[in-house]
Amino acid sequence: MNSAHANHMELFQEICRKKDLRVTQQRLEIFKELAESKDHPSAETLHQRLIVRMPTLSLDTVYRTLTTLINYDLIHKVETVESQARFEVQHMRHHHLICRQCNHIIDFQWQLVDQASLPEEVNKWGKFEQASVVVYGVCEKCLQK
Amino acid sequence: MNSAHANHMELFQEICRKKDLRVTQQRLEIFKELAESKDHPSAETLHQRLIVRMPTLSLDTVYRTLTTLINYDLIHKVETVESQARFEVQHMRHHHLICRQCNHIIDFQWQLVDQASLPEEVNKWGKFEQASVVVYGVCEKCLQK
DNA sequence: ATCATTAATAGGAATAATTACTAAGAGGTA
DNA sequence: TACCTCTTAGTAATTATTCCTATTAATGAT
Repeated sequence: MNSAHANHMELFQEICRKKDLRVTQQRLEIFKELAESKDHPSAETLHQRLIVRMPTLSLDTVYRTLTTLINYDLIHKVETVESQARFEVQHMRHHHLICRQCNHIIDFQWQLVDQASLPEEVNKWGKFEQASVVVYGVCEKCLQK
Repeated sequence: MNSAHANHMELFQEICRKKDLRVTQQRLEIFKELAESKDHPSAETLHQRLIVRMPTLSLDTVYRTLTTLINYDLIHKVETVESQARFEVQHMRHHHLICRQCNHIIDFQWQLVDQASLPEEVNKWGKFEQASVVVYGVCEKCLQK
């Protein structure tokens, strides 16, 4: 783990303590695994990766922990059309490209959207978070099959 | 049903015939109900609305039909973070505002995004469809509770 | 460091959402 | 009209997620 990650983990522990969330091994490992994943894994995928180093970790704990972390705004659920939910630690503002064939999700930047203000009608709707763009398509790899 | 809807239904039948999809009562009713819904209903919600006029309609048929219509690009699944999938007939290019409290989804226009071209890196990724924006927040009604 | 308190976990059972199976029924075409 | 085949209804099965409960372990006080 490089120092950027190390800092990330220290910050995570600090935030947990501040919010009266116990710093458990499970939470640390689940957060760390997700933070280091670039593929927006599902709860099941995370569980499969973690069970190698934590053989007794239950799938329920993964789900429960992810829900907790979402409630404390430490991670995000990704908007998709799939049945299994996908998660991410948002290191930096970004949007998503999703392949309809292989379901891989990749990030991309789009400053035009990040810097633009939403249309006036949205202001009337209520209080909102930042807009995120989802683009579906077929990735180069799948096109070549 | 006004003439806009009537045309929509005629178009729907034409497309079905062209694609060798049998025009069944169930498909007609499911598509019509969805086309007239402005609330991006789930399969279950659609089923509940339809069962009033089609008492033997099964939930499975609703799911199966929605999947078929998606495959023929006649309807869309909406990107959300919910566990139940939501559907729509896209009458016109639009984006989504989703309330985290009541889960209501409403449409809004954002020409800036529709007219912008995606960043260069996306072109390298593969073939893509139009970008859709998802904005989460809390709607005025829920804020007042 | 040790203890007490209480939140968090593991494991299995339960629920929710969706899909599969199969006999019966209904479009489309000759 | 009659046939062929696709589609449907009803139910069973599967998948994804959450709940339940006894046990474990993190935290704060001693």
